[in-house]
Amino acid sequence: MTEPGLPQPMPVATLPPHLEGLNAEQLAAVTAPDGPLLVLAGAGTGKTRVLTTRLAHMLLEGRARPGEVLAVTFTNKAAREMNERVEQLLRRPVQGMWLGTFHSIGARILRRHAERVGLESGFTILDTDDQLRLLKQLIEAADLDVKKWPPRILGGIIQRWKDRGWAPDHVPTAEYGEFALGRSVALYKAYQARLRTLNACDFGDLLLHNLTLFKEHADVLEEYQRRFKAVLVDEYQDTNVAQYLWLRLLAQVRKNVTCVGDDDQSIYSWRGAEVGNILRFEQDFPGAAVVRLERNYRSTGHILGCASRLITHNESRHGKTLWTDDVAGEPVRVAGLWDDEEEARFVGEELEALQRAGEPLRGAAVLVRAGFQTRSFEERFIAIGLPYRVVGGPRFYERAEIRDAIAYLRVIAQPDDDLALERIVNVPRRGLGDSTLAHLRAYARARDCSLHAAVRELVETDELKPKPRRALSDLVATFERWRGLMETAPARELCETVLEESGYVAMWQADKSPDAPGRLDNLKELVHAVGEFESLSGFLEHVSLVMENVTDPTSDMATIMTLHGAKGLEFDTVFLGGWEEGVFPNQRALDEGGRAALEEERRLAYVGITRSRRRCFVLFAANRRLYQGWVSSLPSRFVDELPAEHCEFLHRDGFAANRLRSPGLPPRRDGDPLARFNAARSRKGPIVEAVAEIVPDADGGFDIGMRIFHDKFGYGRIEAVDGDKLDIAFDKAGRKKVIASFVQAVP
DNA sequence: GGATTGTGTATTTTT
DNA sequence: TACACAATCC
Repeated sequence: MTEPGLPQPMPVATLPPHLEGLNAEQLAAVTAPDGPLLVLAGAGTGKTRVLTTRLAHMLLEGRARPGEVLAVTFTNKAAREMNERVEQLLRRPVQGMWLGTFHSIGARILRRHAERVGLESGFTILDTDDQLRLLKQLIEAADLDVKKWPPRILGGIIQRWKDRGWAPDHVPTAEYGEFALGRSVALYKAYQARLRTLNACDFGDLLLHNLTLFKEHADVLEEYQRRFKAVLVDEYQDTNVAQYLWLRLLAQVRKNVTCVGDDDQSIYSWRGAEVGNILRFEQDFPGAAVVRLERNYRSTGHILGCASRLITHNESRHGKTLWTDDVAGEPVRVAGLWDDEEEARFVGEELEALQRAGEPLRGAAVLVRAGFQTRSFEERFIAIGLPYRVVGGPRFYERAEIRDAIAYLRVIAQPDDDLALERIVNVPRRGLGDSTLAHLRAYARARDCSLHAAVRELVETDELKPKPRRALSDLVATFERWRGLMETAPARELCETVLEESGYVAMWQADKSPDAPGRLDNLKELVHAVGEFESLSGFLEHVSLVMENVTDPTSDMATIMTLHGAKGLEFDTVFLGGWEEGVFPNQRALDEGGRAALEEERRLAYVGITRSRRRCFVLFAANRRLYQGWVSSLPSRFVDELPAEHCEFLHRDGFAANRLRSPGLPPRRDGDPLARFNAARSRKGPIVEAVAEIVPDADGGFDIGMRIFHDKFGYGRIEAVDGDKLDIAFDKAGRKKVIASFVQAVP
């Protein structure tokens, strides 16, 4: 057996096909004997490959059968990929592995033993939206002002508690906090009780109930401890306490656990992830083997140089030194732009240049810190007709029409799903408004039964007015009929029928708003998606656990996404936008988390740079449009932390000079942003050089800085010229783009 | 009960 | 700016 750290090169001839092409460290990790193993794998070092190959290797050696393997990932995509690669390595389909996300496996286990924690096996998995509506009801029921104590905040608090593995009774008094004057735990308790009567779970519960299950039912725990001969964990640095406890319970008997991760890529502490888990692995599993993967196969030398240097500014890390044999390649290009519009224009031009050079757009990505930054890029790309996709934007299953349709299906599958029923009871309109609903709720609460049960009873009485009573009894009867259909008709057919007969499709057909056709398309797509599943419940499980968009990989588009979304991906060319203090590192994160948060932001920057294979751009803008008004900012401290020898600092001729001299640009809060901007950079010299002269237009037309008059907007000053379009800061009307022929020069 | 207008507030990051 | 929610009116 190969010793970690002292790998013996195997004679090539004896190497089985699935181990071919691995380097010594990778091979050591893959072939390490049973027992605790930590693989510290830097970005681009073949982490996923090692994990999947080790799994395949174990199966091939007969150390575990598929049904005895537990392999957990964070994303559905990673799980899918892992499954595919294992099958590729084994050259056959593999069935029965417990391979999936923490949540999906948690759900799978919970469904088998639901009654042990006070649920029924058919429990519903609530999404965030349902959760918030429920919390809102509870906050109101507690006579608290929803404005003052927003459900969102409470949801966040509860989620963090669950991430730490705390059921309501286990929340330490010190953690009660200020929310609702310290009543947050009472609300948490009420929330859990309500979930139980609804036979529902939220995301956090999937693991929390597992923990309760394992702690209170030793026989169940033992069953799984015996079953799982091998436990493998991807992205271990992102595990939270609940996940960590869960894993430890499952692995503590056999101790055959492989964790793969990179402490430098831990970027989810805000979601409860504990870098400590990975830093502590060797204490948790004494005698653990540790393998470091430091050879990077992804990026060129300059890119790796930048990333490596940047991350050395962090103090709490295992410490790895990535290296590569690759060429130095192109230096990382760092560009300072005037504003976010200019930033987007810059990226647009670079992308067009790539296109002209014959490179596919799908190899390029714009990575940003926060969602709002995608806007200017989208606007620009639309303007120049550049195909792009935004990953992580509004998701398919979160669209209102899809959620409505799914609510119908949920009520069919689970009549007591009150949240689903409430959602669609009056969609389309059936004359069942607030007052009827209030009546129903009161009745259900008094009887401690579900809304559905309340409806069934109430329609038999004359407590309701004839109209709503009629509507309700019709609705109940219709659902009853659909439920009968569930037994006989295929899921797809049922879905179609429901959408038709409920009048839901008709509702959108009658809608004349511009987005109605799109919504109808989405509904068709939903019907199609349902068709992929055997049963309705199978589909619903998928919907609650797999909330992701599937993107068509064949179309050639540039990608825009957040840095978080980009983890685990790679692109030939990467644009990192918005490297400004406040944006990145994010001010709010800094305020909340202090130095630890700064380090996390820096890891995020590291993740960003290491996504790129060959080309990387770092961009920052002096001014940024933020909901109302402009904010000017300084270049991110991360820019200063990039090593000059691996970077090229750019400015483009013309733009800097023009902008600097043009007065009255976005409102200045304190002095000239560009001056501050450069002053802050004085150590390395200005990125955006000040040039004294304004270069007049050759044709004697409109110049930057010129005063003009516009019939509608009044007086203003030209900020930029783009062909016949002028970018003008009007004295009264703000900044606008107008066609040159509509303005006249003022002497 | 439903539609319309007005007001307030929000922008991290997501399984 | 843009959306969600509430108050108000029909």
